[in-house]
Amino acid sequence: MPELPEVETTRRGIRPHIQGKTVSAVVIRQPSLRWPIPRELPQLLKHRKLDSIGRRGKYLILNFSNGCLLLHLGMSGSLRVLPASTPAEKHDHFDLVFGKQCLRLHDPRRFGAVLWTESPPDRHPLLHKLGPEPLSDKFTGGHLYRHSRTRRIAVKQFIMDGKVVVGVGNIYANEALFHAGISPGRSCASISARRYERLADAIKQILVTAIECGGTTLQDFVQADGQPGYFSQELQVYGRAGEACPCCGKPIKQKILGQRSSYYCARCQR
DNA sequence: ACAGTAACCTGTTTGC
DNA sequence: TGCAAACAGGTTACTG
Repeated sequence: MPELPEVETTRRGIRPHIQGKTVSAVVIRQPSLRWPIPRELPQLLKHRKLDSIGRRGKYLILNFSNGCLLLHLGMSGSLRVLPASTPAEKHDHFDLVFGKQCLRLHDPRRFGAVLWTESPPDRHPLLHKLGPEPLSDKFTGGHLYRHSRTRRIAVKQFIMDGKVVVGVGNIYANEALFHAGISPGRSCASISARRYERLADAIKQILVTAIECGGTTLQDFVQADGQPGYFSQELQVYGRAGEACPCCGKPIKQKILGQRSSYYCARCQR
């Protein structure tokens, strides 16, 4: 479910309700996610104040005085702020309770993660090798161009590689390539610096717009208040195999690249 | 260092 | 209608 816009939407949705609040309890119902939820979290977090909530790529970083809680939503995770008395439903694996409210993690496929680190989060092994934030000044067409010269993979797989740039998942990779007029299967090393400028701009614009729309809701993504995201309506090619290209009318094609569905217009994208 | 694949898990959709 | 296969927003670990 969640790519960078959905994670950022979640961060903005939960922050006003829980930042500055003190943890009164931690509930672990199902510890077996992508990695086990640390059993000692309740002792570590009880009576600790949540100082701030950051984000790195698709990780949410909850900062406490004694360490950081790292949350990843995987493929199907969502976070909501609810009255602490709300009965837990199936797949509600983890709660951070703040008095009468709680932050609840729901994740049917359990590819998400709840991790604890006492070092600066950027030094955590999972965050350490990540590429630049796509909405930062460090992410440019030049960055994509330089890092692609020695690689032999398709450009779509290249921009979905977290070591190249974080936060671009399957939906937004397809959309950005359509906007930039680049065919997803083209070798990343064969693309000019000028076209990478256009691609970097497209990625930034797509992500910013998606965040403004509250993310993309395909099946069940909800914002922290339970509202769906509206970017689904803006999708030009993702999930639209066989439909007319919004630009030229030719049917949108679908093919698999690196085990993921890719959607593109063979006329508009070269 | 890089590329390709399997793996983690459940729910929904598709096809026979 | 029923059942099995295919597929789904992510990412790591392993193999060659």
